[in-house]
Amino acid sequence: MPRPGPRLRLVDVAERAGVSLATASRALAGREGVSEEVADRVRQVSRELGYVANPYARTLAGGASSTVGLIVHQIDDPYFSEIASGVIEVAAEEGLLVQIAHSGRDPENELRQLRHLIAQRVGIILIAGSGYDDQRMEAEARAELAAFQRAGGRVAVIGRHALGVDAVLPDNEAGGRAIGTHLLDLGHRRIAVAAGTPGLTTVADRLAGVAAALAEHGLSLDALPVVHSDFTRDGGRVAAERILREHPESTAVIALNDAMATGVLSALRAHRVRVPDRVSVVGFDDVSVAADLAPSLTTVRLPMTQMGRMALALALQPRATRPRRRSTGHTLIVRDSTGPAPAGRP
Amino acid sequence: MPRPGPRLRLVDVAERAGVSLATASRALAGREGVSEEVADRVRQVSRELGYVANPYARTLAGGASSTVGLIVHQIDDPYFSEIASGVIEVAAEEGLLVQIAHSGRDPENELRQLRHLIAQRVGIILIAGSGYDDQRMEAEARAELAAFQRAGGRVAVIGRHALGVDAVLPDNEAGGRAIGTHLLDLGHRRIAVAAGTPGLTTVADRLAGVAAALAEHGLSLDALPVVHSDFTRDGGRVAAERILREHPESTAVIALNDAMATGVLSALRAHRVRVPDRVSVVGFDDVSVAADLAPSLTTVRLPMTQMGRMALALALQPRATRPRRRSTGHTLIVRDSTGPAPAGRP
DNA sequence: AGCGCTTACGAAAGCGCTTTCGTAGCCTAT
DNA sequence: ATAGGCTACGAAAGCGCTTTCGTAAGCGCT
Repeated sequence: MPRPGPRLRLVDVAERAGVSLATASRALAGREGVSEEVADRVRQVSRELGYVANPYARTLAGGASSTVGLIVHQIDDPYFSEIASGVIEVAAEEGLLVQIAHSGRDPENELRQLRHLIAQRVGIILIAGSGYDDQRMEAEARAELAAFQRAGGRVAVIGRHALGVDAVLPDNEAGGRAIGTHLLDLGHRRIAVAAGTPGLTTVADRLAGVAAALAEHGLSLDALPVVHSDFTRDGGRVAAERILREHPESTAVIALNDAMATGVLSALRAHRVRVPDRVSVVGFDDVSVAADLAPSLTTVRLPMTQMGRMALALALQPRATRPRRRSTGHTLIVRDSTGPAPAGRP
Repeated sequence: MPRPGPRLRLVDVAERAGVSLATASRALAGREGVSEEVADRVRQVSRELGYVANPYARTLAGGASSTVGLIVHQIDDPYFSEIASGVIEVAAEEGLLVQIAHSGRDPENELRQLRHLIAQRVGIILIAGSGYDDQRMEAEARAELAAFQRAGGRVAVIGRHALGVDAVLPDNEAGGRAIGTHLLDLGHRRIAVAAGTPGLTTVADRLAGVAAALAEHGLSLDALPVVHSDFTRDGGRVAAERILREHPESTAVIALNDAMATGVLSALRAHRVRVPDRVSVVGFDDVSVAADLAPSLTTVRLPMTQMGRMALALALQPRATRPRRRSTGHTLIVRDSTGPAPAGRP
């Protein structure tokens, strides 16, 4: 293996290959205007010497920035760390670097991070996580991204964002519908929803799916209590407490993600409410611990790692005339946290 | 492909402030040789215009690279995503960018990622996750890092690595001892260990702690069956299966991290072994789901997010003459997965 | 007044690369 | 033979910044 020398520059490679700097650059970039023979020689020398281009010089000189900026709500949320994992895998295959920024589920901060990434001249921007129901912010973000794309940058998002860019769309509505149908089939008629922050499109879409399932079964949506809280484990606890207090007749709780479902289970356990005998609980996402909760969680599986891969793959393709969309598919995973609605009255 | 757009440059700021490029640069970098008055004016103008320096130009010109390379085993492992979260927080405060690379728990690959980060000219390298018991790899890594530091780079690691750099040391041995003592105090005498890959220093250290606790109680270490497997949930399942088969008399299983503990609980549940009545289980790390497993997991808490913060903080300080070391502390968290040893044992 | 010393600033030299532009050298068409 | 068009390559101009070096101005000292 070649020793990656201390300060090997392209001139060194060029000199060794007996060509000019310009030719060496062209040869390594695989550009036109170099004979096959010379190009081969340059590549050969470059490999022997273990040359790696200085990305700062390369980018400054107007070449491609080979780094991918990834914005997530919070990296220690399993949903996002699995997505990140997929992105990192593809990036490694492509020789790209991944920079991760936190938005903390705050539209304002997300915009700030976005601007920061653009200012840092990354080549590709990936936004994971839900869109926001925030006109102003979305408009500003859209403007930034448009300018970024005009300058040659590539963008892809995961989730429904009104940003006019390529998108990987999690099967949120269909998944919500699958969950609703599952519970209805089990005989549940008193269903409460532990929903995340109202402003998130993910929350809205999943909720719409649940509502659609109820409507299909001729149930009134007024009978569907929706409790909004943080889209986290603690938010789930809070929501569950409120559901127990305000809607004690519920026989099932739909948490709109697994983090919340975890909190719901925790709260129910604290109140000695048996799951699923007394109350069924479902989540959404199928993060890896869902199978290990007590009881194991019925949920909708989204292919998070795959979603990360898809998003970067989209961004790596040349831009299309219209934004592309890729759906993810979903799978209902029935485990132990759901069961038939209890007979008679609780 | 992507080209930097029509962006604000430092000359623009300088012009607007009525000073030269050099002075503007010095003012913004907070260097000597600029009067307070002029410096203030430059900063003021810079802020007004929303100027953000081009990091590529800055780094190329010889300034420090403002990106942090973070090597983790796997980002979707909660242990690492919590560490990453801490690193990202501090980085955001300092205006740094974080690049994440996967090592996949493979020494060879870790070395490759390390070289890649160095070649990419990051300014700071953070290696999270266990060291390896691999002389050759450690020697090569140490050489690379030494050269990197000689060139002005900064390095810090989390965990015990024989790399001669600043380190954040998780309280692995003391934590192992705490766990061992806890079980011994509960009357357990037949304890089995579900350990991760033998080559990891983390595994060795935690195990040593457990062994020390046993020794303090006058127990022979021969009586401590150690089953090695992957340092993951699935590894935990495998290890538990083997323990049930080969050491059925065990009344407690120590998993050397929470991921394995999760697998152990899962396997025990599948075999209808009651926890903690028949077998107690403990983990290590206290990842956020530990409290939500069934039963909730007794474990040793390590301040992962804090560890990430500490590592970057160390790297941000100027290099000391000798590598610094920071211990993390630990807390035994007793939950429902441990209880008194069943009566009537040999 | 003359000398040195410090201070505050500007001019200009790179950092390592990509890209434009210019030019030999060769090939084909007249 | 000459003109015109390619092709393969080199020289050199930046990209936006930091830093070195030079200098004018201000200071205290003899």
